[in-house]
Amino acid sequence: MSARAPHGPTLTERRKAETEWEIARCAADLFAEHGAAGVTAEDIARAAGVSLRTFYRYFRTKEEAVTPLLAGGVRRWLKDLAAAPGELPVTEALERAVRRALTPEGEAEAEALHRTRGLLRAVPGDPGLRSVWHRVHATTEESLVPVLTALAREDTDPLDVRLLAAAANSAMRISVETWAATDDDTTNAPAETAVRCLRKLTAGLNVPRA
Amino acid sequence: MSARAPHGPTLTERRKAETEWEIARCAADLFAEHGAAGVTAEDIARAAGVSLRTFYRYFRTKEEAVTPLLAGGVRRWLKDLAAAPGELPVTEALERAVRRALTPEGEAEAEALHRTRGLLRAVPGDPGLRSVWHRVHATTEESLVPVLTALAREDTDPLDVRLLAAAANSAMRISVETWAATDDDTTNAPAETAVRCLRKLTAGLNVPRA
DNA sequence: CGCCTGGATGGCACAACGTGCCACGATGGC
DNA sequence: GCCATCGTGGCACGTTGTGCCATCCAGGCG
Repeated sequence: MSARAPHGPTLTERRKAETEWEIARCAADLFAEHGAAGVTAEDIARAAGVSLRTFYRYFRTKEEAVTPLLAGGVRRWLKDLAAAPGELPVTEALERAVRRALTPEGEAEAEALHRTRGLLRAVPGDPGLRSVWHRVHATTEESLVPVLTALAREDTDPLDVRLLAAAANSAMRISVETWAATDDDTTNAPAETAVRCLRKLTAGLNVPRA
Repeated sequence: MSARAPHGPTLTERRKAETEWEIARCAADLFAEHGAAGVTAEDIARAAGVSLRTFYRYFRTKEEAVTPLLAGGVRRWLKDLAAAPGELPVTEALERAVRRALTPEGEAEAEALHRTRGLLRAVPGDPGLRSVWHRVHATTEESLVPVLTALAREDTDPLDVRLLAAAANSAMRISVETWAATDDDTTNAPAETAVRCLRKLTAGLNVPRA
């Protein structure tokens, strides 16, 4: 389990990450095609080349199998936000992080974004998928709170921080949803829309500099 | 199925509503005590005096059994909002509706509110309950959109309406959550907090009069 | 009053979900 | 090469949720 500096993660760890990603990929494709209700956990497991038992070791429910897809951008978002320079106003830091999180860099991320879009289009009609989608956003909002608290001035009202987290989360969610609903394949990632939504929702909040 | 004016709903219909409420009541109590994972659907059915099969005719999942509790206030909220006089600014109508929805009138509602609070205290630690809680809010936000659209001026940007719905929903959710988390039993319903949150989140939105 | 239709309920069987348990095999340190 | 560790697969089991059919009761009609 030792993390050796030169080689990075262990072979086993790399395999685990690989397997997790493979399951998520298969699940997303199957869900997008047949809906979550039309796919059994065993279908996903078979498609990913693992046993049913192993599938449930990676994910607690079959719907949860797609969270790596949905939460991929979120991870980057939080990481960027946490690394924001302290002298930046919180809202400014949020805007930049949002912009970066929604702009795919590299081939893998662009493909992930494309796959996620296909999945999102199946969400509105599928109760199971809606549940995951909302759960991802709920956990995102919770993760946002400590990060924003660290970024804000110490005497900021905790309630204001929660509201800010909710505002940022809603801006992200709504802009991504509208983006996924459009048929226009040439549309850029919904970064600009998200920033506009964010500004409108945070206009009344006073969360001063770090 | 005929709805006779004098007697109101049919005997059968009244019984159905009664049964549904009874199941919800039992489910809420059991969940609050043992957590959703520690209660089987059969437990709820037995406590409510119905068969397992009947239980699943009323609710699609065992967690969903508590939605009548959680969505009770929401129904009033939407009804009040839809009945708002047209000359009122949308934000003002929202504030009044929020205030009224969070102020219990009558014994039954006060008791429902109390029971809901007990349930909400079990939510943070229980994945299943969190899922219902978020689902209720998601559907609330969706129901909010057409109502707000009707209230707003016709040329209002649909995106602004969605943001307003999200803002109102978040204000409601966060204030209720903080209220449920406090130990102070003398605290009034979180109406004032909700109105303050609402004002802060909607300050940047321009959704003009009806 | 007796018949009869519709709808709510209960019982049963069944596919799928999700978990505990144990055995096997590969990784990685000694 | 030995061994502890951990990921994996297989099996059994309780629970979830649904389809199907029999039963019972409310309420309309002759």
